[in-house]
Amino acid sequence: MSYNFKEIESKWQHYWQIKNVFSSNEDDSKTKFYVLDMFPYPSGSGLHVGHPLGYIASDIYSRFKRLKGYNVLHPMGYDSFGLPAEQYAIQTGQHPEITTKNNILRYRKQLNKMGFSFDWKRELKTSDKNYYKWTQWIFKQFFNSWYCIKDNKAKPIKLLIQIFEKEGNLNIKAHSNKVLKFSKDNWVAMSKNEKENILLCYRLAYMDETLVNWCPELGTVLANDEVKDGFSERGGHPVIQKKMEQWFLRISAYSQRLLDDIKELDWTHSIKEQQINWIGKSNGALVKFKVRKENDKNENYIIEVFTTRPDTIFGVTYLTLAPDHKLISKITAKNYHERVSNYVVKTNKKSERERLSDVKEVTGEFTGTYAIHPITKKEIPIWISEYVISSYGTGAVMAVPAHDLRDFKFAKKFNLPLIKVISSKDNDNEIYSGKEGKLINSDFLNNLGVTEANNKVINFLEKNNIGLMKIQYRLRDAIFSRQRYWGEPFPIYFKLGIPKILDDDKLPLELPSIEKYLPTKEGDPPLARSKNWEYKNNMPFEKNTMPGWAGSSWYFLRFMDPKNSKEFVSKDKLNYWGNVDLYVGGSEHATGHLLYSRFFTKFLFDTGHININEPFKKLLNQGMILGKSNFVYRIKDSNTFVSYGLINKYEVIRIHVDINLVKNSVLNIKRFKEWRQEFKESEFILENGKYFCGVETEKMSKSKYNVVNPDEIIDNYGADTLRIHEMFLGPIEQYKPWNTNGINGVHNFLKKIWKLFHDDYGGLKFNSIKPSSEILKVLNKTIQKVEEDIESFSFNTSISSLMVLVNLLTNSKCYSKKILEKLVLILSPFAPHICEELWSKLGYNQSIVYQKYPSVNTKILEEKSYLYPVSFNGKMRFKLEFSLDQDKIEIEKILLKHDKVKHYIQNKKIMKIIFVPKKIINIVF
RNA sequence: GCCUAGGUGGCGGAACUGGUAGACGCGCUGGAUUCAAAAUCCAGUUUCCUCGGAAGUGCGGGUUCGAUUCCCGCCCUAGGUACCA
Repeated sequence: MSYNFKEIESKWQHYWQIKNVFSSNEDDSKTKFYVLDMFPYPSGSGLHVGHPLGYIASDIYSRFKRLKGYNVLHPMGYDSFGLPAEQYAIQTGQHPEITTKNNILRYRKQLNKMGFSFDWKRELKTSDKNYYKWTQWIFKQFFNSWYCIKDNKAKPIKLLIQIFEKEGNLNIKAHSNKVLKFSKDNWVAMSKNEKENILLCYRLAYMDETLVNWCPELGTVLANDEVKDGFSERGGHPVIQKKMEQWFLRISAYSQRLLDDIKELDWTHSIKEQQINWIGKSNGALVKFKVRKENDKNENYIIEVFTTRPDTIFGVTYLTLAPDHKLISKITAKNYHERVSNYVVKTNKKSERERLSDVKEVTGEFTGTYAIHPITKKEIPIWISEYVISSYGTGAVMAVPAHDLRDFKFAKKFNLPLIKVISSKDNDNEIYSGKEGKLINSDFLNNLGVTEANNKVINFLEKNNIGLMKIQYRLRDAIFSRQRYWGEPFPIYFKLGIPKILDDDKLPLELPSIEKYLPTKEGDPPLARSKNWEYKNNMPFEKNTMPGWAGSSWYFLRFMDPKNSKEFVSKDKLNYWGNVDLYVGGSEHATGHLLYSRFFTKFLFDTGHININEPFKKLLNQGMILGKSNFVYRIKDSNTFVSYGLINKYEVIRIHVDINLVKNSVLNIKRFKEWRQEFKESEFILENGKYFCGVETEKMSKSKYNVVNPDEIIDNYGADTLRIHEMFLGPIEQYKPWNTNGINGVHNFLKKIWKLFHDDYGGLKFNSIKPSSEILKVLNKTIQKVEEDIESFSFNTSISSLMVLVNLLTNSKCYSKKILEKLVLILSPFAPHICEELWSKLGYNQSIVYQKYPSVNTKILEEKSYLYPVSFNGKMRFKLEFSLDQDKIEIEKILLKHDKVKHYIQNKKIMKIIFVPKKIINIVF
């Protein structure tokens, strides 16, 4: 009887489902273990072979942990709000809900065919109103909170109001937008609206104006990478920088805590590093520069700069402001107005990304105005330049061309002076940005080192009220509004222009049905199309929706208690399951999802709703499986295609071609012509009668026609083979191109196991013959190695050690029941279907899922002797066996007499003999 | 530019804290079986040669009895980030 994987796999998938084998409940008698995959967006094209890589790893781990006696929580759900479904709705008019539902059904089917051990009773989707009710509820908590710097945590807004009533904001230390100081009396005298506006500056969810990439033609805001050279990537319509009122979450308040707690996480070094850079902490000082009064102006203007090198303050020779700095129009001298405003207009057209990425060209403009150096009182010119960004620091820098490369380039270009204030070893260089050396030309700082000078000058600045120490973060508050339909509506309505939050009993605020999914003619988001999108018939609801990461920033909590209608998660369940022990997903979410989830967790911790401070203890990043794309080359402005080897002779355009039309790089021309209408009449220039395609490795995607679907492989080889093949491809974290080259080998491995159990006629052949000591030794080694390797996520090596065992059993015709039982147990996390089947054939009627992982018999593994590699001058020549209790002197004696040793030494003198027990013998001559 | 990860046979990849380089699998070669093919099984497979060896883990140095592993300099690939003051 041969290995009929189709029958076996559907049999056990059905069994797991009807017996609810993977459903998990809180059980105090067992230790919990929470294994989570980053939940997918259910796209229209279904799963491709790259998706399951992480799911297979987490499934193996989950099944292994169950065998080790843990109570495993292993759920799956869908991040189902998002753009593709909305795009599809715009094109076809089909409601995104329907698209999403169909896609999810397909995903679920595909996931089940892989034999994953998900607890489907906990399945959730972010677009479900019973889920987004709680996303809205969490937003409400943000809205009703402020961040107290003194206690370093979020607190209820009610508390802030009490403080204002007592003492205004005179003593408050809080993360906020710019607010004027007011006293208790000021506060009491304010109107309701004025108060609300002030509170809005302190809330953790707040509204503010910001510049966005607005595309009038598309009626929508575009992300930075959707804009190319001032035009939209899709459609090529002009894009302008427009000020818009948007919701923000005050993640910047958490910068330091997000930074501090990274140390405790068991994440890869590179992901941690990415988050640290993203948060971007720098220590420095704020320094105030007075602007010199012009004859026609009487006002006192002060420019505040942020610097990380206050020690170089005597080297400042000019100031540079961002082109959108708010003082520019006020301070620019008359004769310079035209040039400056031209420059400002020019830079406004570019997106910030473009401004910063186009670094080759140094541009700038003099304002005609001078500032006064706060210490030397000398006059220094004020310039503007696009290399300064208004959203970082104060939007102004003090330029020290002698010790900063950017300032140096700028000064060179515009012939600005340079003052050297640090003497360095490389004294010849005009520019030195290092920190070694002594201060010169710096008055009271002379002869000090950089660090001392820094401390001293900050002291001086603070004493004289011209500056103060300051820690700056790069991390900016996160924009939380999207001008889209398919997302969570904000639980917000506006009363006289002031945002108000809905009461809990009004949640969820459901997404209304609309006719069309496009923005309105006036440029309002799609929700503006809904009639009666207002509260109590006269107060309009917020028309924006929340971004994709709103729902995904807390879903790991909901899985613990997915059906709860009273709370987003109950305290009991949270106490039991705690944080995610193992989180598996792609490293592309390093600074997005993973940072936002940490932020949400810390906030919910502050507000007392949860008792964990970090969401994901251990993070495993699976590498992407890349596709192999094929290309054809069309001669420009023609319908003729050139074979790959000849493309240098023509001017050609590269076009993706469906990989199903290509075999071994050779194009099937007939099928290609049928593929698309436009290619029907095409002609070909061939090589040796064949059309060769170009090949490149890139991300799998529908638009690249390089997607390989797992269904076909499961049909041909079965899910167990696919699971092992993907794991055997290499280390889980590595990026690798998809190939099926080795799949036969893996499939053979399973067939070999099947044959250990069955004879050619379908009879079972396991027996009770005592296995050899060698087999026992290898078996125990394998049990140990598989366990160690699963724990270190090195699945490829655990599989190869299983192969070694199976090869040995096959070659030595060992069919011992005791041995085979253990083999099936340790293999079952990898190939669960075949193992369930064999387990039942061994005579057990309980599922293998909750059996016990076999323990290692360490006695068997103990060695009495060791086969030493004997090397000469470090080069291994032959092997000799010695007992482990022979000492060095004894062994040396034997060696010196040995014929082979004499042969390699010949007549030379032995300098020494190195003997490392259980490792090596090295004879040096 | 900076940060991070990596570079080992024809290919995917092994090698624990410095100790037998190339486990395991693919592919390839030869053989068995077969009318034949598929499947299966057995043997071989880093390179070079004079069959005794010699070289060999991106390149060039160094430390060491011994380096894929540690140190210094460089090259290449992938990911991230970018006038961040």
